[in-house]
Amino acid sequence: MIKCEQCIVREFSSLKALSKEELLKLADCKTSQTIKKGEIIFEEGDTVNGIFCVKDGVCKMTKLSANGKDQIVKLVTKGELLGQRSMISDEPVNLTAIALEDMQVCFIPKSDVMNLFNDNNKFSLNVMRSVCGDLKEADDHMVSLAQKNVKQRLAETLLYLETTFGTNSDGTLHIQLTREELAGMIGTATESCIRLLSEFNKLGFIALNGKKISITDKAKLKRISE
Amino acid sequence: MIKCEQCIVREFSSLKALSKEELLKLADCKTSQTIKKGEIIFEEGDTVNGIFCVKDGVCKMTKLSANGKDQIVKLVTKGELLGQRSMISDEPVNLTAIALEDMQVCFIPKSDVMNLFNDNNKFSLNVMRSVCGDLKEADDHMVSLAQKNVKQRLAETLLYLETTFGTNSDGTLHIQLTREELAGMIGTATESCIRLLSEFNKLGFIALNGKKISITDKAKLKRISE
DNA sequence: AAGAAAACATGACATTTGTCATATTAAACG
DNA sequence: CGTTTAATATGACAAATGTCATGTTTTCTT
Repeated sequence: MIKCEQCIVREFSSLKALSKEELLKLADCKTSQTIKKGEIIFEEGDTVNGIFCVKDGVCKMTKLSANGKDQIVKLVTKGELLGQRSMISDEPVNLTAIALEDMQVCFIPKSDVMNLFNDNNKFSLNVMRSVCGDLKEADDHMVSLAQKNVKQRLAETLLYLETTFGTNSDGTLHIQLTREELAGMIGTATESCIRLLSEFNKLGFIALNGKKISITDKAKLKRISE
Repeated sequence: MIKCEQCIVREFSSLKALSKEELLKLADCKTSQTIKKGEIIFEEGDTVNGIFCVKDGVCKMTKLSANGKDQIVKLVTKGELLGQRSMISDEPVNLTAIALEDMQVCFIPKSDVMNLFNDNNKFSLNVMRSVCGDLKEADDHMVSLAQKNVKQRLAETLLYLETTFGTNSDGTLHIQLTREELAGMIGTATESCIRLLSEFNKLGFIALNGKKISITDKAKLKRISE
């Protein structure tokens, strides 16, 4: 079991504020686990009692809507903490987390995180900042959902996926979503999403190769998204 | 100038964690101001350098979208703090705050709030909780915008306005929004909003009397909203 | 490798929603 | 108190989007 001290991703999360001693203590109380693609980390309504530190991989945070469709609220990738909101609010989680690829995560029990809150102001400020960042993103996403049409949102989302998760050596988006998941991100019907992807493909903005998508005209996509 | 100690609304915000001494100190550094209906408290992009404590009145938090329409992200009422996210993230505000009715607010400079963060763990936990609450609401709102149609969102919003801001003695909604603002909340065109209000009116779910709206069949509205 | 299941794709059509035009009504203001 | 302006309302139509049906391709399983 790797020590937290030596874990690289900690540098990218609120945990970077921890001292050597705090990291050593943390290493003792954390538990590591591997999560396979498609597996559920936690489900809406679960009581989690701690946070997950994502060491590797990406997961989707979804919420089931009244009409039975899963809305993807957010994607979480390595270096981020999972379940902060629920732990701080002392409530069950309001979102379901499902791995989009194989993941490595560490679980840190609530009591240990809360102790850090009390002892280390910089850490608690970091967590605050992280939640505030999520809130800002949520606001932006909200406006986009409310004011942009589906075509604009799809263009925006494709650009987001490229800049956030990067591309493979062949230029295709590194993160692989099904059309249904992509539709769940932009808030539309799967068929509409597929149709617009075909349209973008015909127009030369993107290239489709089976499930793989590559962006071939970023400028045009950006213009559409605005 | 009223002392913070005697201010009732403090009981409803994160400030309730403050001790008598802290409140006395706060009273010295805060400044009170009256804001008239329609006035701007701060605008997207402003550097605010502190938070506002809303003593009375309601304001809308809006964001200008690319198509020129104002999306109402949130309504803020007495007892809530304004500008927390921006202060914590150390960024310009991402939303514009405009008074929907005459307001009484107190401004607390950033440095004083940050001192409280360091000295009073309960206070900082309260602020964290408050931001987390905002985040949860934003998530819910997002799903609603993405998955519900305009009719459902209108029904939902009318119910929200009644439960959150209450009714006058004649049963009309206490908070008065223009049709344009209501449209800006649910993310639709003003005309669509007006049309659906007329429809709800004809169906007997609500009653329209000029600008005043009253809900006459809460159960049916609720059924529509789901 | 064969069969089953899931994902992708597309057509046809209905429904929802936005836009533009134009009244009508209510509010603001000198 | 009349006049101007903003807000509300409604019709007509176009555009966007959802739904259902159906076929094809890919992926998974054995």
